[in-house]
Amino acid sequence: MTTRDETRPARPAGRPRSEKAEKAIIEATLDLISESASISDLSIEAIAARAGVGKTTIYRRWSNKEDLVVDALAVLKSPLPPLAGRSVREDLITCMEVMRREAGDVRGRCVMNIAMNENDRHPRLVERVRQATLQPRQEALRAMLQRGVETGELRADLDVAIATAMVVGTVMWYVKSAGPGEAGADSGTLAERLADHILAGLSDR
Amino acid sequence: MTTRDETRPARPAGRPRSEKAEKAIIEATLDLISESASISDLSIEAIAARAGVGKTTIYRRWSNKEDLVVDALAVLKSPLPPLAGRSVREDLITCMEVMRREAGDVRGRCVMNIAMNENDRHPRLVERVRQATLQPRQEALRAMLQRGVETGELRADLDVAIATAMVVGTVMWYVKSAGPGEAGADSGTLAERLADHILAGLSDR
DNA sequence: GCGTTGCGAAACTTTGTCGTATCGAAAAAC
DNA sequence: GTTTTTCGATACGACAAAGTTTCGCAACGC
Repeated sequence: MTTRDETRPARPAGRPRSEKAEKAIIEATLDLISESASISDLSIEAIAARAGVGKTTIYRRWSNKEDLVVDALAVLKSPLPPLAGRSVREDLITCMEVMRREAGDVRGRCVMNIAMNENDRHPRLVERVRQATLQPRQEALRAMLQRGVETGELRADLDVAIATAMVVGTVMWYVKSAGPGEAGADSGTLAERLADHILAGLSDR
Repeated sequence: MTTRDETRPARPAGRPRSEKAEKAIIEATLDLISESASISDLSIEAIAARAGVGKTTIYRRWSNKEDLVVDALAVLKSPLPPLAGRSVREDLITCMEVMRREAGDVRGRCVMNIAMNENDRHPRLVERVRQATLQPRQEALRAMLQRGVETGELRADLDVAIATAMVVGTVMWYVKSAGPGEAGADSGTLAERLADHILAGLSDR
């Protein structure tokens, strides 16, 4: 037993790994993912260059590209916003505002792109992203709509799956087609206007 | 002047190019595009192998990958269905049924994927796809909704851009999240149910 | 100071793709 | 039959990226 206390981390000998390098690698990875069309288009050398880091430093931490991407995307998990629960309309606007903001963000978009396009080539990666990020949100939205049906705010014969698709699909498509820039111009009221169109429908009744 | 009449096509001497090889190349390209996450992941050698064709035969016809992809995607242009124009609801169901079918098809999906993801890397290609395929449909839908506003079938204060996003986004997201298989099970009435939710909205009024 | 480990840079091998060239065989016109 | 062009197959050089290794230096515990 040495003089050193048995503090559990049992710090290994030698120079410790640079926390700064690790952050830089993750950041560079996220940057380059959002600039790439696919994981294959992402190169470790480009990540190393962007991060100002040697390739050795990357391979010492992650054994391959997919592991690195998984860890990088994990840091994007922004927490779900608390839903006030006062009314479906209010909660819906809250949700849609979050979606609008994330869909307009380069990094938020790349999560969706990966989830939608890389299923064949990187099923494990996509599954982890789906479970960590997409599924909780989808479930929260589903529960919110279900609650609305029970309180009578929403139609009793509502198809929740269709309603979910209406909410998510409308935001995604609007932001995509209008472009993040234009969507940002009137962004303050966009979620509200989208929500009202979805709630009220298109018909003149 | 020879005995041969001066029939204009002026058929060049030598063995004519195989029409069958050309078809096989296009088919193989479409197959592989829908299996790839990006154009970069598409390799000429894989296309040649899949088509049972030498690389020479490809390069003799197209000088690079992008030209080949443009020509391949061009054959996917299915004509817009005629809209009866009797009612907005009927025309909307017609449109959504086409979208549902195309979104459930592997090849139909890849047009959307390219249009959404390859903008940075292949702007000319994306622009051509957009103009040839996406824009006419978007415009037809927009005109249909506008007509509905004028006839009074739709709300006078309708935001046509939002309505368009609702229609397209809902179909895309529903098919994507339900999976083409499940969406195919109840496909007969899906477009109708989606259309009615969109027209009527979610609220209980 | 010494041993150990991480650091960035660079060289290296391997693999995959591009685009070109070459080959013998096949298909057409004449 | 001769000529011309295309066919599929294959080999080639150039290049980019993956992943490994080496190197000299830096940072830590002892």
